[in-house]
Amino acid sequence: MPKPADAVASTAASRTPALTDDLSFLLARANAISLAAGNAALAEHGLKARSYSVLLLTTDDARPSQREIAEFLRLDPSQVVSLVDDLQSRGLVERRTDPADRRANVVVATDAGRRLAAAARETARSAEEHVHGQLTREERQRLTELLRVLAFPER
Amino acid sequence: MPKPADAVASTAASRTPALTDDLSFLLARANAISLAAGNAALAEHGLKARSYSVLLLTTDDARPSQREIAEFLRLDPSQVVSLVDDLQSRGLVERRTDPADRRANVVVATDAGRRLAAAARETARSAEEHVHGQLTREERQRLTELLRVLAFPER
DNA sequence: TATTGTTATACTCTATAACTATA
DNA sequence: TATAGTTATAGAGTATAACAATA
Repeated sequence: MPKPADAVASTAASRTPALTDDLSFLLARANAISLAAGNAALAEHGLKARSYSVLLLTTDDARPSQREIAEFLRLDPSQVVSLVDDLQSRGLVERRTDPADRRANVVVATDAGRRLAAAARETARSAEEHVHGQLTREERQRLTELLRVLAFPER
Repeated sequence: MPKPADAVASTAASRTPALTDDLSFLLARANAISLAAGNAALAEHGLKARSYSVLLLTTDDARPSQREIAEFLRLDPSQVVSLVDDLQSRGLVERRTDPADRRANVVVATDAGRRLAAAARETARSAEEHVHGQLTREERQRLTELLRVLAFPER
């Protein structure tokens, strides 16, 4: 007859590596929590994590094309089409054909887009503060550095 | 007239914190890469990250119910239904009504399920090795600890 | 020929509500 | 009344292929 205490001990100690030790699983679960919190917070601006990211990129001096946005966010170019469609219909961004390559659309934020991006960034920041608040500033910094290696691997 | 060199310098240095410094964004991008690699690797066993995670949990001594699986994987209970349906139809897991609470289904792996889980775990391990290979063993260990805090926050 | 953006389509995933059986 | 599992459904996200304009 199995003893409950032993069963618990074996699950806690002598087991083969479980999901709670699995980097990929922890990445998935942490991301799910972070994404849900971000989407909930950004909703007040009519944004989600995706559209927020696109909007933020369009406020950048780098002036990315749709293709560059797709690569950076790991989205299919066709998904960027509808994200930019939405932001453009709300007057937040504009498409400008790149004079240097007239196939490409450079996407730039309008003044209204920049204002919304700034407000949304504050919202996102305080939502992150809440989600990541269990970590010290140093731990967050370290985590950011480690994740950057995984997110942007050297070729 | 803007000088290109200055523009590049400003994007690299004096800019407001961009997405590459954003923990939530890095989490999302790293997870997307890890998930894509995991799904590709597990395909040879007819599994994806989701079904693999469910199968692995059913090999655990803890004998989780569908509701517990849903909570642990942050899935809706209805999603667990179809994941378990699939695994069960392939003879990899069984549903047993919990004698202590006859509403609940305890999901347990069959022998075939255990064998597949073991093989899939090896596949997953080597896929992870490839994805996370840019980090040293110590860095991976540190990253795992930090992510665990975000993935399982104290209440 | 190859690439950028676009459209269309199918598929998966996610979220929600309602139902049943048990508690 | 509340909970576990199930079913159904609608919406969001993902993946693919084909096309026009441009390189």
